[in-house]
Amino acid sequence: MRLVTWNVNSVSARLPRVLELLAAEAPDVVCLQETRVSSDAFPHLPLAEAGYQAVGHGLGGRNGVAVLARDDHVLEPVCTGLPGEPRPDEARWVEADVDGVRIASVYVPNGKAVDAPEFAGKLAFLEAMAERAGELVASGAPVVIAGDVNVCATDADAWDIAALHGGTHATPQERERLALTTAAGYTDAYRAIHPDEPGFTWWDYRGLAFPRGEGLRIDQVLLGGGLDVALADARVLRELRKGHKPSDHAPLLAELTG
DNA sequence: ATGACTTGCTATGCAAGA
Repeated sequence: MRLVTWNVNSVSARLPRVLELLAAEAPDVVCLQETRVSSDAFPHLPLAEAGYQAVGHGLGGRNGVAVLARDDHVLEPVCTGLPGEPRPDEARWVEADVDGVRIASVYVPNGKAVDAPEFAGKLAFLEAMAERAGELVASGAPVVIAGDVNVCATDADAWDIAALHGGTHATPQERERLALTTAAGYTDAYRAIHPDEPGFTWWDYRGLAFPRGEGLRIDQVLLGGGLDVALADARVLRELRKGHKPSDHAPLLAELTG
C-alpha cells in the first residue's frame, strides 16, 4: 500500500496539483487536510474521473479533512470528528476503512501563539487524538493516523527552532502531547526510515522559504496495530511544492508492503 | 529557476496559516 498525506490548503484551489499527484504516484490511499470545502461541495466528480473515491468532512471556509482511496479498493466511511475534541465544528478528523485498514486523516489546530486561547485547544486536541489512537490499536486492527500534526517532534524537525512564530510548534507541552499518540503504539514512518534527514513538509509561502530550505516537519504518517513491520519506504514529494500554485505543504508518501 | 504569500469570506480588506 502506498499512502500519501497532504495538507493541500484548499482542495478546490489545489485540484490540478492533486490530480497531478494521483497521476504521478497512483497512491492507494490519500489523506488530505485543509480541504476548505463543505462535505457537500467536495470535488467527488473530478476525483472519480481520476479513479478515486473519497470521504470528505468539512464545513467550508477553514479546515476540513478527507480520505481518498483508489477505485480498486473498498472505502468505507467510519466516523467524523474526534471524541473529546474541544471544537467539533472545525472538521479536523475523519476515519475510513480501506480494505480493512483503519485510516484517520487529521488536521491538528495551529495553536496561534502560546498565550492564545487556541493554544489550550491545540493541547486538548492532541490529548483527544492520543486517546482515540489508543482505542484504535486496542481494537486489534491495523491503523494509520496521517496528517498535519502542527508540531515539530524534535529540534531536528525545524530549520531554526528559534524562529518559530509565537514559540508554538516546538514547546514541551505540544511535544509531550504528540508523544502520547506514539506512546499509544505508533511509529513515525518518516523518522523510522530517515533518522538523520530533516524531512521538512512545510515551508512558508513568503520570503523564499522553500528555495532557502527554511521548513518544518509537521506532517506525519503514524503506523499502528502492527503496520510498522510493513513499512518499506517514506519520502517527501518535494516536486509538488514547486511549480504553479503549490500548497505550502509537500505531500508525504509512505510505502507499506502487502 | 524551487523566485519574493495564499485562501475564502463577516468580501472589495481581512484574518489565518505556522
